[in-house]
Amino acid sequence: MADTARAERAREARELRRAQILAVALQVFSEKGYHAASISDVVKAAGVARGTFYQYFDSKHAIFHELLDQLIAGLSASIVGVDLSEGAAPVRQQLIGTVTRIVDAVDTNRPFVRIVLRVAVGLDAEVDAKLEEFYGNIRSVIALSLRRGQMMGLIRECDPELAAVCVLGSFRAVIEQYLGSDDEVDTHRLALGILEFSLKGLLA
Amino acid sequence: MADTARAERAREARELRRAQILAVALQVFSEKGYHAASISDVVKAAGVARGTFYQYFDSKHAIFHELLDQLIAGLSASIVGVDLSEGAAPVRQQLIGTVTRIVDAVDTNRPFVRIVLRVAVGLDAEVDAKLEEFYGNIRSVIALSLRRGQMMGLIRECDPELAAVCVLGSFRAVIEQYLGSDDEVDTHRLALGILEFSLKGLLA
Amino acid sequence: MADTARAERAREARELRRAQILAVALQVFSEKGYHAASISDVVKAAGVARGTFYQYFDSKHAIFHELLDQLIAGLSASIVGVDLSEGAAPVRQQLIGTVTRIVDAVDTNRPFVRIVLRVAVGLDAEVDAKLEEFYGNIRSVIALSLRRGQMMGLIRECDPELAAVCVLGSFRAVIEQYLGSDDEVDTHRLALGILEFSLKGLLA
Amino acid sequence: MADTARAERAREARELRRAQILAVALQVFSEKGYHAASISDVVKAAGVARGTFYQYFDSKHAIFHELLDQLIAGLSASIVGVDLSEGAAPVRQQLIGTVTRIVDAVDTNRPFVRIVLRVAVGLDAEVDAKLEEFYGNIRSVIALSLRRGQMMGLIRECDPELAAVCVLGSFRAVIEQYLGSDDEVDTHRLALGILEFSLKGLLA
DNA sequence: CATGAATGAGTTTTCATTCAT
DNA sequence: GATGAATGAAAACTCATTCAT
Repeated sequence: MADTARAERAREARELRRAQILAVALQVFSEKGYHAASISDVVKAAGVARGTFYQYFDSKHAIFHELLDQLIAGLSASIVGVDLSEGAAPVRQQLIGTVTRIVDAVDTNRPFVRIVLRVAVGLDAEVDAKLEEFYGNIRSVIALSLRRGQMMGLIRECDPELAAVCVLGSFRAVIEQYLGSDDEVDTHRLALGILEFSLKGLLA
Repeated sequence: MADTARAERAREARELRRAQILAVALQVFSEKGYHAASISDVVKAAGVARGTFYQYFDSKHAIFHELLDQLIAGLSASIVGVDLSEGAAPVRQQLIGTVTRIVDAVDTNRPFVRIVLRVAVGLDAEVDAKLEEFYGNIRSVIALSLRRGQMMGLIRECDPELAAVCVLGSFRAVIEQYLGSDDEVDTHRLALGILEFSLKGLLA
Repeated sequence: MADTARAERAREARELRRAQILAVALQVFSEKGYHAASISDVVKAAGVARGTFYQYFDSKHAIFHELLDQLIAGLSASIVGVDLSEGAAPVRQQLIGTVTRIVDAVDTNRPFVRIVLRVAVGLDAEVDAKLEEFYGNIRSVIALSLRRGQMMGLIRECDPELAAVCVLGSFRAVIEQYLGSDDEVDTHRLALGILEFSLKGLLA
Repeated sequence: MADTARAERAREARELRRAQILAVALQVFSEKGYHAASISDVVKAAGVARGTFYQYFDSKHAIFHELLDQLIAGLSASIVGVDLSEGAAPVRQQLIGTVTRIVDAVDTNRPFVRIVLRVAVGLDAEVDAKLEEFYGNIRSVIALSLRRGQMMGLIRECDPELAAVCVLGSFRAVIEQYLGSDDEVDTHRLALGILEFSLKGLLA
């Protein structure tokens, strides 16, 4: 029984260590980029030996992909389409909620933003594919919502795919512009601004 | 006189060689990305010796920056604000013209797209600064036009800076999505789509 | 008394564990070779922790040498010179017996063959020295027997040292060729063949 | 024209450098063995930079295999079967000639011996395959000669394959024993001794 | 001015060994 | 006595840059 308890403690310690190295690597990658960041940087920052790193991760490549997967999964979770069924909250309110939720999630995860929006761009084919899948999923959700909106007469006539690209593009741009740095921002104002732009356009 | 002529010819030959290496490097960087592209790749593709490369360019870093400057300068030229003076073409027509002009410029210059939108992202602080200046200028032009439009009652009440970010973001996204690959696209349809989205939004 | 008994049992358990690790290491070394075999392989195959391994053996080097010593000792025992005293069995019968005994010993101990004939070759000076001593002893026994045979007129005039090298060489070659793999072989036929070759040569 | 001459000189210089590195590597591998020898050892001994090594050879593995191939090819050339046609030299004289030729070739190429007989043994599957092919070819030549000899009544009844293994084995053993070190030896005496042993055996 | 062989600092990765629990 | 996570020295390999020809 003592053995079980000890093994359990050991397992937990391992997971903690692993999580710690992941967190440190996230910082290092987001600060220096993928290529400029060396495993030396990571282990120095984590205060572990080189070998320890390789006990937990197969390679520099591997830990980066694990980070990327984890980050993408985290964000994917907060992205949901609009609920148009009866009894659901008003559409506009839902949209404000979703946008605010995402902006806040991003706001509290700055290193994340840098990796997905800047560090991981154009790295290699596999990374590109992952990001493209991620963005593709989001575009699909948006396009689907737009198509439904069109059927209900809420959304004007237009190519939903192209519109989805535009919506996601403006969204990403705002996030990159305002949350890419370390400054404080009024996330609520941003969420509202993005939404108004996408819904009402700029004409008076 | 003969000497002057000969010197002149030599200077021209040098400039041609320089331009050729730049052109080759543009291709190589756009295909492989900055890090994966090696000087070996460039000199092999250009058919010159390694040493020759270094007679024309100080470093890999240097030629990339020169390319980036040149690309940014080329695009900056095609971006102009809206002319609101009397006698100018109707605003909507101007906008369609500008957007179409830019989309076409990008369309005929695919390697450019890849470098500015993908290869140069997150490379290092200096590159980031250049891109930020480039995008900043565009945003300023847009924001200024929007502010003028608001004064004339053409543009609705909103934060012009934030709106500029959105406009540029949707624009970039469309370009990246449709012009990032090597496929044929209907550039006119894209130009119209982007414009309608930014001006009228999505609501019916 | 109880303490003595318990200590005894502990000692036996230790020796068993030690022997088991040795046996596993024999397999691992014979399959992968010295360098390709890692301590990880050994402890995994033995089902013990890395630290346990180092409680029984000082180093990878040490366990390999211990194995080598043990293997060499085992084989050395089955090698005895010819008994030429009166009343001894006929020489030819003795030789057949010895050769068959060795070939059988090797046959039932394939991992041994691989280590002594392949894995331990050219590893380092110390290992080389041990093998050289082993082979040297065998050559001495052979040479001595040959010298005695020459005095009795049984063996033709020749350099006994050189002849001993030849005899051992053909012996090793046959073993390596036929027992190095995992195939079944007719050990008796081999023993006879080697013997005939050494004694009668190839001429008609 | 001057360019052609210069290019020619450059090519020759490259080949010389390549040959020099190969020669140095032969020494280093033969002295330290494959694993203990590092590329650092080779480049230090050759007086070139690490990168230079990799301009000429793809990897440590690659240069070793090139050496091995070259060594095996060199020796394979000096091994020919017995010519039994009318008018050919007497068989015994041919054999003495061949054996002496090989022993001399080995004698003047001591580092070669170490690599093929010791360093390359049990390294990895590919190396083993190469050596096995080499020895297999030699055994084939020997066995074929023996079979022909049996048909002519020169060689006694026996399994030619097994006999070939014995012949090659005694040969290798003598070479390893007497030529593996750096000592002077009487190569003629060795050649004769090996031959007598194989042909006449040891019985009086 | 062109050439391309040489350079070597810097990177990722491995694995025998130690030691706190 | 057993455990296995941590260690870090050492290895193979890359590639932007230099410089003698």
